[in-house]
Amino acid sequence: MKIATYNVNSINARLPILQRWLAEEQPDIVCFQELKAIQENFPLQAINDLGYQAIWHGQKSWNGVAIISRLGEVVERRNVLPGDDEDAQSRYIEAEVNGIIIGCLYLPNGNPYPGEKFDYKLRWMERLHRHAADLLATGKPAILCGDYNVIPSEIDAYKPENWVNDALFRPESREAFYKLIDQGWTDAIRQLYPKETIYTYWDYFRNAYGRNAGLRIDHFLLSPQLTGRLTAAGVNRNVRGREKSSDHGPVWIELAD
DNA sequence: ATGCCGTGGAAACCACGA
Repeated sequence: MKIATYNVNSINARLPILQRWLAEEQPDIVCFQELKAIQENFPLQAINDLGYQAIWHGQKSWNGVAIISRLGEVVERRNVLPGDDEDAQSRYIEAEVNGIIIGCLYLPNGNPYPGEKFDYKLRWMERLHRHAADLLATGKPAILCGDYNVIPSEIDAYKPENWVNDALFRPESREAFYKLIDQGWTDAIRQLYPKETIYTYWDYFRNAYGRNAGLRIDHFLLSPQLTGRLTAAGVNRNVRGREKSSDHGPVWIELAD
């Protein structure tokens, strides 16, 4: 089973890229972030035509998340992260597919640091931590994947010294990420490639992709039941190099049945 | 080192992203 996550930076602006990539890679399940579309503007027909069912939670202008599948039914479990009734930003959607719980998340960027947005990021991560514990407690295999907006370690940034006061690399953000790892989740890419330089995002500016000046900020966290089933993982970095690409590339994993 | 680009939405610029 192949599962992917892709921050598309507008699902409608990305539709041609998306159709080509889905046809090439044929992932079974995909989590999308940054739909940048209201609920009514999700391109359901185009997704269905490619053989996928979909659930999504749109929002005007920003954010927005979706899960699509060409396997079993996508049963939505929730479309908000618990813990703050005041939070109107569409950044989390969760489904059960083929007996696996899949949480698709778009974690707040948090810049500038310090400030309200950074505080919101940390509160969001605390909520994620609590919810992640609840998922582990279900005893079901679970995946938490998406755009974490966290650079976990120095090897995940092309020039880590440039990011020391950035919300993506602040110690508070990294510690919150490692708190999830300590809970029992496994960073799939690092399980298979502990020391390699692997990026998932390249800035639109300064020929960042051409210089491979990237970041690793899109992650797959696997519950303990799934770590033994992980057979492969990677980034479709060539997709980032195409015309009209997102600034992120698709990240994928393979699980043994 | 830097929103230098890309997108949406409202208004011919601004917010936002990382």
